Amino acid sequence: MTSPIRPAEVDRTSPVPLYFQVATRLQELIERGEIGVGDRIENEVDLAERLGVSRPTTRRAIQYLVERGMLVRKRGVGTQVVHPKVRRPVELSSLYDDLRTSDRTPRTEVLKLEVVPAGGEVAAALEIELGTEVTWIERLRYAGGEPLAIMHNAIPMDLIRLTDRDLAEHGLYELLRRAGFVPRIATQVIGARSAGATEARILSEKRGASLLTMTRTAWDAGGRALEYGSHVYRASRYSFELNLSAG
Amino acid sequence: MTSPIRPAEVDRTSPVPLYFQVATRLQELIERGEIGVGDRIENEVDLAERLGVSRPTTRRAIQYLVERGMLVRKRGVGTQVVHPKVRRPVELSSLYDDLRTSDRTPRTEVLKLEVVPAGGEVAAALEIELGTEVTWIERLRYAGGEPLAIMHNAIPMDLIRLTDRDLAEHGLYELLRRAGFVPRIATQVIGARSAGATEARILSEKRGASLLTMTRTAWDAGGRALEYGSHVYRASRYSFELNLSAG
DNA sequence: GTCAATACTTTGTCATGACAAGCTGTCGAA
DNA sequence: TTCGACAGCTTGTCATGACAAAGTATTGAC
Repeated sequence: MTSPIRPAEVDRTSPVPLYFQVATRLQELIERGEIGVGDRIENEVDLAERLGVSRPTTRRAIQYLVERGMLVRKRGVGTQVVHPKVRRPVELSSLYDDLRTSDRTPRTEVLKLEVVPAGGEVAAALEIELGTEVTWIERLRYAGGEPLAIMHNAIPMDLIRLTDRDLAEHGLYELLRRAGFVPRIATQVIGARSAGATEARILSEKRGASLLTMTRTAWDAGGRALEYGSHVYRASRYSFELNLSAG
Repeated sequence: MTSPIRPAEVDRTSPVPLYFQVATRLQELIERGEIGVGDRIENEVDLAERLGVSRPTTRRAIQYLVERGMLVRKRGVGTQVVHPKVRRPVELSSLYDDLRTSDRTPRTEVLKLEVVPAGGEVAAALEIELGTEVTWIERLRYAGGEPLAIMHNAIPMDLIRLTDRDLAEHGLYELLRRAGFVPRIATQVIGARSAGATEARILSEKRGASLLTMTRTAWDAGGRALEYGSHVYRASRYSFELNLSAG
């Protein structure tokens, strides 16, 4: 019934925290199906004793997986494996990353890259003074040889110096991260509207076709605004997929 | 510099866990602006001593707020308040709840409520055999006197017995919860398309107008599929707002 | 046979103590 | 003046021990 972790699998000489070793091992067992959906895992106390670690440590390991949506605890009952289809919460990733991890060979064409004074919308989103100079980017994103999205971004001037080539070859988030600015939190709004004539032409759609719109502002851990984006996607070729979990 | 919690504010006779009392109080101070953005909060050890609780307890309180994106910890430095605009991760709530909490007095018209055999899409989403009977619901949701969305839902027959009146007066999630089925995880896909003639008429839109589409499957903690929904929203009146945070 | 009280299992909360690890500022040597 | 070593501060990890609370199974009375 149980496929327990063996005591030999925790290594006290490793710099990796014990709770994380236990959590990782548990996760493997679950993902590999050795502990099936709905199965109860060994209780905290026994597991701790058997592995020779303290209960808080096993508890923390389990907690880690609970937060990632793999396990569910019930007091008086035990800890169960939940449906494997549903894993982690929504991720903070860019379209480029999304496409790359899913095989659809992205290509980027930089339509515009310039420094302009921030307009009202951009200034409000990035929380800077109206007219402050920002880097303004317009890109056309292809996937599988077809145009997929028109992307507009504004980035505070002092963060990073971008070139056409960087942008053509890397995702914006990747570039930001590389420069030491790690997006941690973001708000985004997803809506829809009809394509205007220019948009339609660029995206190879008919005029009036439905477009998905997404605007996003991203901040780093310190609350510094990193990026404002306003993008439109061909609804015929793209949709947003979200995994939610409620505490 | 700090606006600390006073010891009198933790109540050991309360059934509310100490760590939660501390977390709630801290959250209040932050939301009220008494601890500003970027400020460091009192360190764990001092805070624990001053409040007369243990360090693990204060630690857990802080951890709680870190997970909700209000605080950021740095070893060797301290714990800082992050941008207050960005709050919790996406919530698992229904449109009805969303509207009600934001003043826009929802009204629901039940267009259809019947038991039908599950078609391919529904069966796949709910993970049941093709042809298994499910409760099928079609509703028209109004907000502020205007039609806003057409909602289709399929629910496994054995979960709950629904009436027109229930549905007109309560959100579906509310009804599910009341029957003891708590949605915990969900996957949803957001897209867009143009309105057909019938949809346009029902929603008071022109034919070809952009509609936001959202399909969702929700599961309870045990991995049991509770609901499949396929909804269309007037893009001119509605958009999805998400708050993301990355670990 | 049915139902309520009880015992048991399992997770939830909390305290105390200890040491490690990462960051920052200070102080001294070159 | 500059830079490295060091000390001190703060969070990170871990152990041990104890009791509470919730859910499940058993037992016993009727």
